[in-house]
Amino acid sequence: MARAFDFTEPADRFAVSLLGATLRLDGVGGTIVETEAYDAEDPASHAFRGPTPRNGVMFGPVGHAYVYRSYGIHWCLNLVCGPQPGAAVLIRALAPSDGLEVMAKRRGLSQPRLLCSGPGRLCQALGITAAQNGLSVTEAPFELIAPAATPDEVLVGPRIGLTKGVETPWRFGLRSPHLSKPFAR
DNA sequence: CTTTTGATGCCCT
DNA sequence: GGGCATCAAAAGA
Repeated sequence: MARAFDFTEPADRFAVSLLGATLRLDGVGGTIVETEAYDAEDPASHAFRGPTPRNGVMFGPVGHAYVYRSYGIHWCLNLVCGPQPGAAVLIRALAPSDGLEVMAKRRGLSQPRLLCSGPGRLCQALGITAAQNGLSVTEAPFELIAPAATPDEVLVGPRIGLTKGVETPWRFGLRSPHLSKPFAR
């Protein structure tokens, strides 16, 4: 029996603890293979400038989902965490395992490798929209299951697609074909 | 293989 | 009005 997550851990450590965990929405999902950490001190974070209507969930209870729209067309899923308000972990990629057909249909693609390898992709595959914003990730329709064992290899690197705080190496991943982008090492 | 580009919505200044 | 934690197709070399 996997022990519960400690959502009050700092974002970077929480991001690592999520690797290998299973995430599902309505029974559709897979294993988390890539995450990125953000906190209120981080110029790249939505929380950096304080609470707003858009990012309010990040300052709310820990263990809830913060969903926002990116580039007008994609959704991104974050899990609120940290000892202080304003921290969250962006889920960047899953290794899809449950509900493959549903995901393929929703994505309109057949390449399994592309089903969930990216923040916008996995949200489309799982059907995550603003309707899930603020929901607890540990209650239905979400399922969050801790990894059976600690991953033996954790990859670390700079975060992707940011214009600020690029030098902070807060991207974490497992060695997997489902990463949104390979790690340098 | 690499680079380019369009689609699109919302928050912040 | 600018800028953005994106994606995937298309075009060039």
